[in-house]
This record gives sequence, C-alpha cells and structure tokens, in this order.
Amino acid sequence: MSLPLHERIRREIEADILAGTLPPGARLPTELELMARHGCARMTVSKALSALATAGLVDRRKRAGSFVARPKVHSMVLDIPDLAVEVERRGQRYRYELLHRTVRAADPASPVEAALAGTGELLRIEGVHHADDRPLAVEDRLISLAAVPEIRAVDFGLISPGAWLLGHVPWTEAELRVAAVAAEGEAAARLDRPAGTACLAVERRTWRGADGITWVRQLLSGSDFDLVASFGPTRAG
Amino acid sequence: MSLPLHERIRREIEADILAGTLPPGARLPTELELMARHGCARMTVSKALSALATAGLVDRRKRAGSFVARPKVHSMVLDIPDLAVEVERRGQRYRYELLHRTVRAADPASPVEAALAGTGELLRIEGVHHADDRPLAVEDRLISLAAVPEIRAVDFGLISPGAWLLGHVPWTEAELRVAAVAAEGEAAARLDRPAGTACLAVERRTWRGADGITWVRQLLSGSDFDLVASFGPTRAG
DNA sequence: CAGTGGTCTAGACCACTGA
DNA sequence: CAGTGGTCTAGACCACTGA
Repeated sequence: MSLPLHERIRREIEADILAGTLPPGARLPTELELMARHGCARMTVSKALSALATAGLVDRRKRAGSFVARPKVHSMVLDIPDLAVEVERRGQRYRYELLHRTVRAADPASPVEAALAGTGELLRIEGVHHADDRPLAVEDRLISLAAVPEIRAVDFGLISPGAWLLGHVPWTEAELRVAAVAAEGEAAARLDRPAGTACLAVERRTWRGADGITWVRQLLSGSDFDLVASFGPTRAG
Repeated sequence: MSLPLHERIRREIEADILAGTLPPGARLPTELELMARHGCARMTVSKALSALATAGLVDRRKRAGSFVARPKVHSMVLDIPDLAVEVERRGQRYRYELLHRTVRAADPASPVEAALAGTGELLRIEGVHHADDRPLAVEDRLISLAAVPEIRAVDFGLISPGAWLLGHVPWTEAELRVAAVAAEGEAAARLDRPAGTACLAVERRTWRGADGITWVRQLLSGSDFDLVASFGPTRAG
C-alpha cells in the first residue's frame, strides 16, 4: 500500500459506485464520517471527494451532502445523440420498433460476446428507429444480463434500449467505431433505401469499470445524420 | 472577484499558456515563488497547479519543477488517427500530395471562415493523403494565420498540415462532425473510386482557448477507414 | 545533496441551504 | 439555524531526482 491515503479513499468510494453498492442518487458519508473512519484530516477526505466530483461521479451540495451522480458521466466529453432526443429536436415524432428479442448464453467463440458477458447470459435486441414513421436506423444490440439484470422486465415497445440504458445505467468507459458503408439486402430494405446507399455504421461498446454493459451496432440512414462530438479539457473546480 | 484564490491563480497560468506567453516546455514558477507572488499558503498554489496537471496542461516533476505540457492535451479523450501514423501502422508508405495553397482574407459572408478567423487572413490548403500511392483521403483545410503565423514558412511537400499542426500547436477544444456521403465528381476521381462509393465525411474545428486554429474537411475513401474514439472519466492524481 | 513537488495535519472562518 | 461543503493557513515530513 504505497498509494496515498486520499487516493485509497477515492478508489474505495469509486469501487462502491461502480459495483452498485452505492447506486445513483445515494448519499455518501460526510467528510466528518470519512475522517473518523480513516483517522485522517479533513483536507485528505476532501481531496478524495473533490477528485470524484471533478470526474463527474459525485455531486457535492452544501448543507445536503455528497451524492452519487446520476448517469451523465460522459456528457462533457461526448455528444453522440440519443436518437429519440435528436428526432424530437427536429420536430419529428420518434418511434422505436422492436423486431426481435431473445435471451441466450454468450457464445464463447464470438470475441464480441465473450468480451461483453464472458459465459453469462445476453439479451439480444433488434429494432428500427423511426422519425415520423420513416425508418432512420436499424439497430442490433447485445446487453449483458449479469451487468443489467433489471432490463429483463423492460417493455421496449415503450422506450428504446439505448434510451433506457442511458437513464438507468452509469457507464465509465466507451469505445466508438464509425465507418461508411453501402446499405445492402435486408438492412437496405428495412431502411427503405435503395441498395448501395451510403450509410453510417456506428459500433459502440460500453463498460462500467471492468464489466461490459452493452455492444450495439447501428446503421444510420444515408446522410440524414451527422454524428457530432465535442472535446475539451476537464475543468477542475 | 468572488472566485476562490486557487481558481484565480489557475486561470492566470492557463491564460498565459493559451496565449503562448508560456510556450510548450516552458518552466512555470515554483510553488514557493507563486506563494510569494500571491501572498498565500502553499496548499493554495498547489491546488491550482494540480488542477492544471489533471487537465493535462502542465507536467509536474519533482526536483525539476512544473512545465507547460507538450501538445497532447487531447490524447486521453480522443483517438482520431493522424492519417500518416495510421497508414504507417499498417505497414504502408504514407505520402501527402499538395494540390493548392493560397493565402487570402477570410470571407465575412462565410460562417465557417468568419468563426475561424474573423476578418483576418487564412491559409487554405487542399491535398490528398496516399497509402502506397493509392489515394486514401482528400482534404480541404483552412488555417487562421493570426493564430498560427509560423505556418507560412512550412513546406507541405514534406509533412501534411494536420501532422504539422499536431506537433506544433496545442489545442484545447475541438468539434468533430461525421457523416456518410456518396463520393461524386472531382472528389471521386481524386480518390480513384467510382461515383457513388460510400465515404466518410469528417469535418473538424479546433480552438485554442477562444481563438480558432483550423477547420478541415476530409473525405475518407470507402470503408478503408474506421474512426475510433475512446472515452473514459478523467483520473485525478 | 539541495530544491522541488506530494502528502498530510489540525485547525479556522465562511457560504450556502434544506430540515 | 445547524450541518454541510469550500476555502485557506502555517506549518511538517517525505520522496524523488537532476545540478
């Protein structure tokens, strides 16, 4: 244990948040309680909590206390639109059409599935995003049921899997892969576009700590869509 | 002045870095000097410097001092490949072909140009990126000469504008826009692809503080390319 | 080996805000 | 109005490392 004390305290709390022991909205111990627990000065616990606040994992409010932040850890860094929000911002009506929904074990021969869920169970969801009943994107998604067990009960006739996950599961790491492809066959038909139409293929993986949450591949119809990302240094304070 | 003292100190140093008064590699005042200058305790200046280090603007080394970081502010957040690096990683030979190079005043009627350079001068550079003499991407770039005057003297037969900027100019904010388009006409011909080929159109703007540095639009040939971005929370310490 | 940053203490006063 | 976090002080000891 050559790690500084403030860093050990920070990691202990972070681990509880990522494990879900401290769920979004939960109140953390006060600085006074953490001082007593670790037998240290207030500046030391303050440094640990401030680092968590800077990283976006914790909200600190005077008189009220420190709380686990609601899932929006990523919002300062990445602004890939939730399709529903984006469609409604254009004044169109959004609808998610569920095509298939299956639960099965992860295939150990598939690198994607093994990395996501090991040998655990997967929820696979296929669907189409519509704007004013015009198809905008086809989506193929895998979700690790070990990481998100409560998703079994969700009705995806009412909300898309992406929107549900965004509101319920905090993520800490993500990888995004974007390419241009020509829509072919079934995908082109589902998008109601001629074969050969230039589409954006977006592949995204999301983790909470070391645990995979979801893998998703979307094919976005033609040049209907821009993906926009903004980047800047993290501001302290 | 209701800002905390540590935050005022942080901003003062950040402003000097962004203005270029403190160029990359320059040594900052020591904590002792900053204490004397601001008449405060060491913890206060330490907080300001630590925040700058966490944001990636400053490197701190024991015994040596604190230094303005070399331009790599963004590397933790965004990994959009420098095309030259990416091509060489595949074991191919990279070449940048300069097509046009002109200097002119920014057009106030163009929102892009006005936002980049106000009424100042622009360097416009058009070129093609090649891998093993096969065209990979066409690029159209604008650079604000007020922000980067030393670029007038650079020979882009030897290095691409993007690689030069990456090595010489630190940026703090960036916006990236990605869409799928079908290559047509001149662009398709320069990429040596049939019209209608699905391509990635990448548009990117970069700032240093409030000053625009560059705007660039690249058309990446077919599915030769993935763009990959990784995201995670900033770690303190 | 001396100067620098890294960490930590044991206090203090204050600003804010929800019970 | 009392509890919480925000800031700041004036020290201390230590680890590291380049002159």
